[in-house]
Amino acid sequence: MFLSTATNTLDAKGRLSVPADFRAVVGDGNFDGIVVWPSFDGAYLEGGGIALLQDYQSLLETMDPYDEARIAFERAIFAESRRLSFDGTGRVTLPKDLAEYAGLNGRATFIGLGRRFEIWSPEAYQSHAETARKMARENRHRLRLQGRNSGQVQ
Amino acid sequence: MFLSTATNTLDAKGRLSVPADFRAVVGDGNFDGIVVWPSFDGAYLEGGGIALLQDYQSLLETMDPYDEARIAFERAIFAESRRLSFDGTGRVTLPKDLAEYAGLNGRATFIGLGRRFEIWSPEAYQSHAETARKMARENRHRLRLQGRNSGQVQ
DNA sequence: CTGCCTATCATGGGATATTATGGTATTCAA
DNA sequence: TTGAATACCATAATATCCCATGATAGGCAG
Repeated sequence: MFLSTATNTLDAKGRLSVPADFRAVVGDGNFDGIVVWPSFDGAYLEGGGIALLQDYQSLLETMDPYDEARIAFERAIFAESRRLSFDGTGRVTLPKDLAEYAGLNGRATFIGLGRRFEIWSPEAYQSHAETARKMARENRHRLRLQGRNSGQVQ
Repeated sequence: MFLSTATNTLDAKGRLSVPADFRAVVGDGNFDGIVVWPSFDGAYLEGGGIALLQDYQSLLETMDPYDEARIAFERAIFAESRRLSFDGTGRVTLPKDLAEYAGLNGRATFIGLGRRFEIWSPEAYQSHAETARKMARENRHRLRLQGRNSGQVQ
């Protein structure tokens, strides 16, 4: 499970250390690395272990093969995503176009979101986080845990 | 799993480098190369490892032998597909008729789509990808992973 | 509780291997 | 013999590996 936030440096060669606790999550025995793609929702990257993409794949396979949305998803996700393998010290080299897409400039912050994570430019994330907090505050009544002992927030 | 997008040059002899990470996927020990056929859905090529065609074959074998769709698929895929083997440096030579079919002119972009891939003329793909991206964004609510920790894209 | 030791982590630099691509030679068949 | 297809070689750019360093955190002993 990807948790917490960390910002690391993106060096001149495009190398970026993946936080150690993220690395512990992704091993599938076969491929030692992460998969990253540009979010189709904003100027940041999304990523996860290879298992995440396999989940998406099996999800897509339940859709009609000629469903236009399915084809669009295949193109938007598989075509855009890159397999980035760790070097000996747990770094990946982030392709230049992805770094540009997210506006990364020397630094990148990883945001753990459970099953997947996001990579933002620190500044962009800063302002984004503020509006997210605001929205969370405004919607806090919707955050009630289901089931027994609903220890809802506030 | 075929991932990401790469555009390589198609030289005067019809030689085309297959992206290295695509090559890593297709090995079946026996035949070292890819299988390519013209898509019956547009002016581009589809392809995959030999294993993909075997999957299609077993899928078709579950259909009625006289099912018109089965016959059509057999004609459209098996009859039209070519086995292209790698040379020493990982290129295939793309038959001229296939290059023409896809409107390839000096450059060709490989698009990884999980179990298979496509080969497009870069310009043609450009505009096509934009609409796919737009559609994916509009339908993103349908892409929700089931089960605990649903790491949906949003 | 405090200071030291050690393991792990993030990061930098240089050496090495791969990749994509162009060109040349060789084979094979017409 | 000639053309086309195939195999072979060369090279520049790039990605990968490998080692070294400083920082940090945790464990252990006094």
